[in-house]
Order: sequence, then C-alpha cells, then structure tokens
Amino acid sequence: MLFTGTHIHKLDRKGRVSVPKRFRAALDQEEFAGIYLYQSHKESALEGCSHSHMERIAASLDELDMFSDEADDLADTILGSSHMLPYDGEGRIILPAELIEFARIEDQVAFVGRGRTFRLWNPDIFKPLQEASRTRTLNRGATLKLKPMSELPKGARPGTADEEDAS
Amino acid sequence: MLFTGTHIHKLDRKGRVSVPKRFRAALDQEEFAGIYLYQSHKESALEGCSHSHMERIAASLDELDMFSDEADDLADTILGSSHMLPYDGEGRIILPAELIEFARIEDQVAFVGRGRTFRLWNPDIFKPLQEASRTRTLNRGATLKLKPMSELPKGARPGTADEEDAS
DNA sequence: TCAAATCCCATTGACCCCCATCATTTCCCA
DNA sequence: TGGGAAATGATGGGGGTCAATGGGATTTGA
Repeated sequence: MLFTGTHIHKLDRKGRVSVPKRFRAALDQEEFAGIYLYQSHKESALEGCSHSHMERIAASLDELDMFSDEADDLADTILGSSHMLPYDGEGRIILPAELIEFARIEDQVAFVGRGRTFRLWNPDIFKPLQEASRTRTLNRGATLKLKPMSELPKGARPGTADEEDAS
Repeated sequence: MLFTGTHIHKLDRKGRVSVPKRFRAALDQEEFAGIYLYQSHKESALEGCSHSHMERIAASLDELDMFSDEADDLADTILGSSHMLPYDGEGRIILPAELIEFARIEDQVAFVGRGRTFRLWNPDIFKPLQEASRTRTLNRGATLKLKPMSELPKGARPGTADEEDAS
C-alpha cells in the first residue's frame, strides 16, 4: 500500500483515464474499488487517496471540536469538495469536468506517487516544478531521518505479510 | 458510511428533492429509510444525518446535566427542530417549507458531505463560503493531524470488512 | 371535502458494462 | 541471447441501464 513513481496516461474523449496498474494494486484491499480526488490547497493539482484514507480524515475531523471554525473549514474544503470515483471494468475513472478545469489538464494526466497518497497533474505543469524541487533538495543537502523498522506496522516489513497488525 | 462531495439537485414544484445516490448508499444499513434534517445554528444551512447519528446526539444530550440551560437549548435547537424525512419510491424527500425558508433555498439544493453528517444549502450561498473556507485554510497553513489507523473502527480499514467491531 | 402526501409511470441523459484493438512487457524455447 | 508467442495493460467506442426528474392518479388524514 504505497504509491510510487510518475505514470502518464491519456485522457480520452469521454473524460476517462486509466488509473496506473501499480496504484490499483496498492488499493486492492480496499472495500471501495476506486479512488477519491480533491483539489489541492497549494498546487494546481488534484490530491488522490484511498477510501480508508478518507475515513481517516473524517475520523480526525470528528475529533476536533464539533463546532470549531477550523474543523468547519477543513470539512468544506476536503470532504465537501472531494469526488468518489469508481473504476469501470478496465480500471479507469471519469475525471469530473470541475477537476479537469481546476488542474488545467488537457489530453494527458500524470499520476505522481507520494507514499500514502498521490497527485494528478497536467504533465506540462508538473515537469518544471519537479525539476525545481529536485534542485532545491540538492542545494539544501536535505536528508531524511528514517523511522526505525520496528515502528512500522507489520505487513510493511518483510516476512510479516500474513500476520495480524497488533499495533 | 461516509458522506463526501457536493451534489446539486433540483427542488421540484412539489417541494421534492432527490437524495444523492451516494448518500443513500451510505445509509443503506439504517433501519429508517430516510434522513433527518435540522436547522444549523451557525450557518444558513440545514444539518443532515442518519437515524443512528440522531440517536447518538440524543445520548450525548442525556449526559449533559438534565436541567442545565445548555442542554435545554441544544435539545430545543436540534431535537425540537429536527424533521424525520422518509424517501418516496424514487429516493426523494419532501423538504418542509419551514426548512426551505430557513436555508433560503430556491430551485436548487446542494448536498455537501461532511463525513459522518452532511449539510443542505442554497448553492448560490454555499459556493462563495466554500471559497472563503479554502482561502482561510490556505492562509492558516492548516494541516490535519491524522489519527493513527489503529484507532479507526474496523471495517473502515482495508481487509477488515467482515470482522466484528469490538470497540 | 379539500389539501397534502404517497404511489405510480414516463422521459431523458449521463454513466457503466462490454467488447475490440493496440502497445508493451513477459515468458519460453531454440 | 535473440526472436517469437502469449499475457497483460492501456485505449477507443457502442449501446444498454439506471439515477434524476416531471407529472398524473390515488390514498390519507385533518
């Protein structure tokens, strides 16, 4: 359950696009056969995630004070603007016109893995941004502090695939 | 069981409106075939929820001091003004005139998902408010701290669909 | 008895199922 | 190791189905 890599697919005349096989494989345990998309806050892109990730967002919002302004805003922005998109028989989704317009997508869609989530871009917009972000990372000499293997959920570690996650 | 997305439907001359298929699907386990609506105390909107969620609200009110002003007010506001609205054969409800007037609804109704609950709006009123929400969220740099997967109800996690929820 | 609610059926257009084709990759074996 | 066959994923498109809608007919209840 990990989204990796960049996959460019075609948007057809009916507004359909194939979800990359690798991404569908990452989701094959989900009860809902499809993906969720919503408009990114910061980028001209679409945020993508699984049903269970969306459940997690809803559960987290539930915990904020029911009447807090911040929870309200997040609910409107994420839950209210999200689209639940089931696959067709061939593993495609229909990209709603609203989202195509927001992300300025034309005839191609880039699926970009971000671990637990992913993003959809117009490839022509994403490419220069990716270059820029690579350059910044190199200049900064950024390093990532890895979590110890023992803190990962079982099933994410080799040789633990069939065990129950007791965490 | 998750309400997501914004669905705009027509209010017909008989005061009927179709409940979005996705919302009905989220409720198909409920004993009561319909929805509950009550006036929002913050917004010019209607709060919507399932029968079991209404039970949950009633149970929460029970826990407040029975004679406190707050419990009184909440009971009047929510339980006193709530409407139990059954579907007709086509999955529509009749919007009571009182609620139409309160939410200043005209010929269209926006069903806006908020996770465990949803809201009904006049789309012309909701749209600019949602834009404002998005802007505030961006400015605030708001990030949502996600609950750990292990604290979610079973059934909301992949691979647990058939298990009993022991929580 | 009248008004409102419910039932029933018709229409329509978007979506989904199905199949056919094409492009890659994988596999197998010489 | 190269070539060819088979499997699989991506793409294109036709047509049937169903959700959303509109309105008439029947029932209910005050």
